[in-house]
Amino acid sequence: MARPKSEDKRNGILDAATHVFAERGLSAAPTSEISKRAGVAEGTLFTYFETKSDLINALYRAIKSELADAMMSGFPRKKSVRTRLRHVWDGYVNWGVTNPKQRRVLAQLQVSGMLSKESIAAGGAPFVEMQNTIRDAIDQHILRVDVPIEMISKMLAALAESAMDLIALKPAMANKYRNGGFEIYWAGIARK
Amino acid sequence: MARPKSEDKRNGILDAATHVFAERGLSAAPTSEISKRAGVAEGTLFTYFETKSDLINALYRAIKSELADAMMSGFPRKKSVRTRLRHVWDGYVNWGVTNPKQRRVLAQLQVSGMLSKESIAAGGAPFVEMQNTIRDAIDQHILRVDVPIEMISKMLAALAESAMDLIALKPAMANKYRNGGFEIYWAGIARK
DNA sequence: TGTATTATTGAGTATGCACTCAGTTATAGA
DNA sequence: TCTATAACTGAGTGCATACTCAATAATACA
Repeated sequence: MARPKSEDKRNGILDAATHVFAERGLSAAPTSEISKRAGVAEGTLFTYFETKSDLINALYRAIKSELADAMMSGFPRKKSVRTRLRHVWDGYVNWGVTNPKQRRVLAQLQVSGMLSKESIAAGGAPFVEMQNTIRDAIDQHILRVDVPIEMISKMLAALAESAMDLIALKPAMANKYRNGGFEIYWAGIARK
Repeated sequence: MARPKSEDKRNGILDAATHVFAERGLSAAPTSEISKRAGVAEGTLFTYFETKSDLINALYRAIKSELADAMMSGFPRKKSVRTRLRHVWDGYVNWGVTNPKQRRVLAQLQVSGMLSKESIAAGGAPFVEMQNTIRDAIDQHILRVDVPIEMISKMLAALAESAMDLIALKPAMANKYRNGGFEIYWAGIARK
């Protein structure tokens, strides 16, 4: 029996934070500017997020969850290992290309040392299908024998990131980079 | 005819900055703590670096130059493309493993948006041999035809970074990760 | 040895920012 | 419609910190 918080406002603050963080960096971004951009008073920001650190952790989870949606929606669970990895690859690269600010902020968050253990754990949770795919790849003897299994998902992320960097530089070459990048990845890990 | 600045002191400040930045992040690291750690007064820091931003840019160049030394010293200019790339790979990975703080700070610097264009250009300069090697690889038709050339060096860096991450997690597996990582890279880019 | 010059010091200053709070407004439920 | 509750506002507060400066110490050179 009182005034409720608004999900829209919360999202608006997270969205404003994304923009301001992307432009100015995490610690150089004042809460006053975030609230102004979100169209709310500075005090309001603190009814949705107790501290700036809380805001940062919430933003990390929100972006990670968006990214997981982009990578995992329509995941072809029944198709070949290669097809499944390609799906994840495309989802990741396309998300990064269409959401450069979120990608930038995510990169900052990951090296910031400001994330709680819980946030990091929560951020990784949605990617279980990926792990299953890798397990299948091993079971089916698809991978080269000298490839350490821990490298499979790390390498995909690393190569996808550099594909995104290049696409950001030359958008016209997007297809070439996206395809070429995956081919390098696949040739790198697959047998024969 | 006056008191000279001390190269040692300058290096000491850069070294202290590396440690404090690695522990607390770039903007959350007060100059007072950096100077204290370097064993000088806070004012002294500002005779060596006019602003904190200058310090940050100088540190970036110093770390990049160290890294270039590690990667390029003993570079086997006359050997095969594969051997040369392997040299660079090992230099990079070993530097990252033995200098985790510098690596961490470098990662922060690169996404911070606080670097001047000049610093970024200066940081990339020492890696020309790498570019020559890639040109040779193309001339000798060593690379797979569908590999965009801009990807060659980016991918090496990306894969090396993830190898370092994994080694940091399981140091006992260092050889496996370093070798396996390079094999993935080479299989990814090389013909046949 | 004397002196001009500049490094060095650390207390002080001005600024910026995370967070607060008293007053106000909107809303759910009676 | 009335009321209790909680969201909303923005000026204000206290603290952290980048940078300054007057006093002092060290050094190159004459």
